[in-house]
Amino acid sequence: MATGRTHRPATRSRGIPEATVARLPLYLRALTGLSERSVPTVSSEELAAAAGVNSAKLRKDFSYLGSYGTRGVGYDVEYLVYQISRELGLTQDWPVVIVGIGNLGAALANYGGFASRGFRVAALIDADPAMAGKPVAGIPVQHSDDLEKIISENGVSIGVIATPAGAAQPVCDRLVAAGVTSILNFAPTVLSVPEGVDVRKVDLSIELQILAFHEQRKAGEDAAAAEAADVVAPVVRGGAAVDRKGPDGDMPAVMPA
Amino acid sequence: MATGRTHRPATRSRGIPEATVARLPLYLRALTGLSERSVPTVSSEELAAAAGVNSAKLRKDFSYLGSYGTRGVGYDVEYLVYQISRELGLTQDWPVVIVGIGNLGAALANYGGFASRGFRVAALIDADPAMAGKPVAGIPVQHSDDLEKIISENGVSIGVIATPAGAAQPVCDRLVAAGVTSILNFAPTVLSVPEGVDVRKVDLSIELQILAFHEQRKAGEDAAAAEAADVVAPVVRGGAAVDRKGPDGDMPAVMPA
DNA sequence: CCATCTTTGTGCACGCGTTCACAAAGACAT
DNA sequence: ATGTCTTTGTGAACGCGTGCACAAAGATGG
Repeated sequence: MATGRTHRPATRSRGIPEATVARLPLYLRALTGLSERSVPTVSSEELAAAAGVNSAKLRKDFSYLGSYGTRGVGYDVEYLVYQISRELGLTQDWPVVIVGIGNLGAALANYGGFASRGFRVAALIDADPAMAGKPVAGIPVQHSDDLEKIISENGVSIGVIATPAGAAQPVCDRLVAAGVTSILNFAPTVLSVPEGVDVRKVDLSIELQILAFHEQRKAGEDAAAAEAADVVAPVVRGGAAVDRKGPDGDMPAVMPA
Repeated sequence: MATGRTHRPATRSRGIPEATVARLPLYLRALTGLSERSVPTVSSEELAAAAGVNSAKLRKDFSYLGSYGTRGVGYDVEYLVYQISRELGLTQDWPVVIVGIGNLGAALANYGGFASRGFRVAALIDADPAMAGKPVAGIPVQHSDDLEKIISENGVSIGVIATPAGAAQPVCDRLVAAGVTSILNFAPTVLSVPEGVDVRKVDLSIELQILAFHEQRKAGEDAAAAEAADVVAPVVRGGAAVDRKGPDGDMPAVMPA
């Protein structure tokens, strides 16, 4: 994951564990799919498989929200969609600003996943005067001079930072000072924020490095194994993927997004 | 943190805890910054501040790699950069393919962070014949018919999926069958892969939903607090950020860059 | 060579998160 | 009504990750 994680240390908000909160969107997505196919109810086992998690974990997660299931039957899909949406705060409108309209910022502005769940791109902001007025994804880019005004006029509380690393902290400071209390940071920098402000980071480079670590580890093991079996058979790299195995085998390396 | 994390459950690879592996890139980035400023040594306290973590945690993390510090002095910056790079497998070249050259895929191709650390974009692949041959970020897009050939000819073991959700699983299957064993997935889907293949996911929508949850919670608390203090003072939204304080309450998450 | 001071490396305790396993609850058929 | 069968909800045990606090190690100065 994208780095996901990193933020509120261990403060369990309103009794719901942070780990559970992080999985709710996953369940919601799976449920939405079922809803579109008009499936009326679903068991914890089925839903868990669709979300790529353990069924016991799913049941415990839901138990934090309340008892929304019916024993012997399962969960009502529509009802659960509503409950989770409400719990996540998706029943209300969240205006979002994106700061830094470069390659990534523009891609984010165009990303459909934003609008799909109550998030509305209220404004695009960039420091380059040449960008001002130019429409990206149908929204005119505004100059960062007006950042404070844009935030307050639109009642924005969530900001997305897609600037170069050097500009991220200053931008973050201005966002926070203007009233933003949640930040999604794509810049490869550690942001410093006052208490009460949530920051989540997404760092492609870090994700790749983590993959590289495991990749190297696998290669090392392969080499060792190959060396041992060298006399017998040549090294086989990239064997075909046959035994498609559930995301949960023991542990799933699966992921949603 | 985007999403960061979610993947290998609890398998500690080669004795190094997964949580530690996830922080190594953070340390590496901080150290690179120090290196560029020609700082010779750094204490765990300083480096921890720069990486936004607890100093005890940092020391414990490094202890898994070996004893690379000098008591009374700290850590040698250059030496540590090398050790971490080696541990992460960044001393070798990692050819990467990006599948799905839409808005996001193109942004990723243009992203400088890729090349910066041993990752090389070996090829861009898209299913749209109209894209074939068109250069993106200086690299000609190739058609997905040639996916298997491209993977094997370039010895690619890491793939990035930036396709629409519906295409992700089929693409994933082909990548894995062709020899890819690590996947970074940007598509909003749970991928099913055979054992031995690592998948990390980055999902903007999920990150935003998690932020929305906390945002809603904060709003609720504010409302309650405001209600209580209502007679005394009006609600103040977005007070200025004065006491720059680490996100951790206890320890400062400071940052350079 | 000894004393002092700084900083690492780690033993230990604590808490969150995961998983198992089962009792309770309800649906459904007879 | 009663019994059976399915599936939830959760008590309890376990393991990983975190942070404290300190002893050991080494540098530095006299």
